[in-house]
Amino acid sequence: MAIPRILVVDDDADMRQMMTQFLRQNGSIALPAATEAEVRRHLEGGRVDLILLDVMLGDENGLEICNRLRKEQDVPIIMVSALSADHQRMAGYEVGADDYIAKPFNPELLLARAKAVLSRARRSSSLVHRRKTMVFQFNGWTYDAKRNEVLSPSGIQVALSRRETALLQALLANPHIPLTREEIAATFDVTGSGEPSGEALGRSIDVLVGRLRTKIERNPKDPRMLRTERGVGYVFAVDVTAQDS
Amino acid sequence: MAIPRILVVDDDADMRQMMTQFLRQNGSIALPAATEAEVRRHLEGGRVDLILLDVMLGDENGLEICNRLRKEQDVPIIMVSALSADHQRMAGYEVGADDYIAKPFNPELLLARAKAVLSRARRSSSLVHRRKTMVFQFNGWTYDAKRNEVLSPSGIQVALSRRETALLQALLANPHIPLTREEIAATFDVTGSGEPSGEALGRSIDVLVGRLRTKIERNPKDPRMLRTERGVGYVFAVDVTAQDS
DNA sequence: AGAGCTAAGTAACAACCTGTAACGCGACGC
DNA sequence: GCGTCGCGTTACAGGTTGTTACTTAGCTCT
Repeated sequence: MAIPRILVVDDDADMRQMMTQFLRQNGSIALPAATEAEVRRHLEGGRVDLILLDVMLGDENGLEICNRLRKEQDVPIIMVSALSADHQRMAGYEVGADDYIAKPFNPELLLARAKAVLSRARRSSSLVHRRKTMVFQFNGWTYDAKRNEVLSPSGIQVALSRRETALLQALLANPHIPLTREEIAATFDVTGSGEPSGEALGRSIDVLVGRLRTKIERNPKDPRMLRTERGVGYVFAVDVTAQDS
Repeated sequence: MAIPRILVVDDDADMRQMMTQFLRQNGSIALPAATEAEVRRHLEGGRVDLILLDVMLGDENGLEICNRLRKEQDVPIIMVSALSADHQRMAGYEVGADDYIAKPFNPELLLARAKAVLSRARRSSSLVHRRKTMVFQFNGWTYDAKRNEVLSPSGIQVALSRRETALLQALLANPHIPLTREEIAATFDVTGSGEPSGEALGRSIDVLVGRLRTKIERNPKDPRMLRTERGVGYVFAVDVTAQDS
């Protein structure tokens, strides 16, 4: 993870300002937000490594937002609140928060906790977020992660090989985010001895992308979903919705 | 994860007693320990899902222990301490703790934090622990996870296929713990369309085990490391040491 | 706008991996 | 001791995957 991108969610403009400024001074990219809609826009629009979420957000409820986000994505969330009673903290953990900090807080402590959560997240899943939900919809297609099935818009079942499945998963987990060939290869975490590396790695991924395109693109010559980012890698350039079970 | 196994590390017998009792009443397996040596014995001897680690342990230092453990394994650790000042808490996060709780603490809060940490751990790596370190030694053999190489005791290099590598990783991560065929298959997380299931799954793993045995057992007919647990699955019946880089 | 260069698409090929089935052996229970 | 069930082993075939070579497309510089 290069520079952590942190979403600061608070309805109080002063507090937002203070926190974003502090985080930026400490080498993070801080993205301010005040509503759930804004949060979702950031999540769709690009990588987010950590969310600092205030509990009381005007007419919205931070706990409920946390609960909803947790069901959809695996982004680390730290709850921030003026409510420091034990049962309040427990409510935070209950909805799946990774940590809970009481206001007013020591900025250094916030930084330490954020680092702890970030390093834990990195430990588990490299730098790409893995959606934990099971069914993905994109452009009329359906990918059922549990049954490892892809259904075309017309309902035809398409079989994918292991490698193709891994590639599709990496892409679905990071829509609209260009991934380098190295990043894609890093998600193929069950590697074997005959693993390509260096120059050969790129070519093998190129071929893999081509094969996947022939299977899930209507017109492989003019790919709509699996777009190539020249000099960078590949992007999944389509919105993806994910559902449970 | 069926029932969480929690290691309670405190040099004060009363405190240990209280915590283990409380955890057991709440459906955990609580394992008491007072020294680093005892902790390591538990870690070698079986699965441990969470460590509650006191900061002041007589003549040992909980922070240093945490720091050392972190470099070797990926077990979640919650620091427990009477020192609640901010800089003390930060020291806890600094050494890689997942959370920090000040004594005296509300038992319910402890439970809530433990659950949070446990669920996060489960999210990332199913039910088997993945060592994050890179070189494994067992019975004279060496497995270099980074280079995906196995070296025999006599220094001969053995090539493993993807599937064999995945199997070996699952086994190395859980020495002395019998794994069912389903558990082993669950670690093969990059699956494809032609994935075996049900009856066929078992047979394919049997064959895989056999193949791995011919590669890393001196006498495949009388396996010393990759033992079969009749009616259950397979065990890696040899001590494994893991080192960084 | 065109030439040149670099990056990516495509097709073919061969090696390898991997699941399946069949058969035989050994362990456990009665 | 015998039957049965689980496991070991082998062989085989199909699929997958990396590699190479060649072609096509995109960017840059003049």
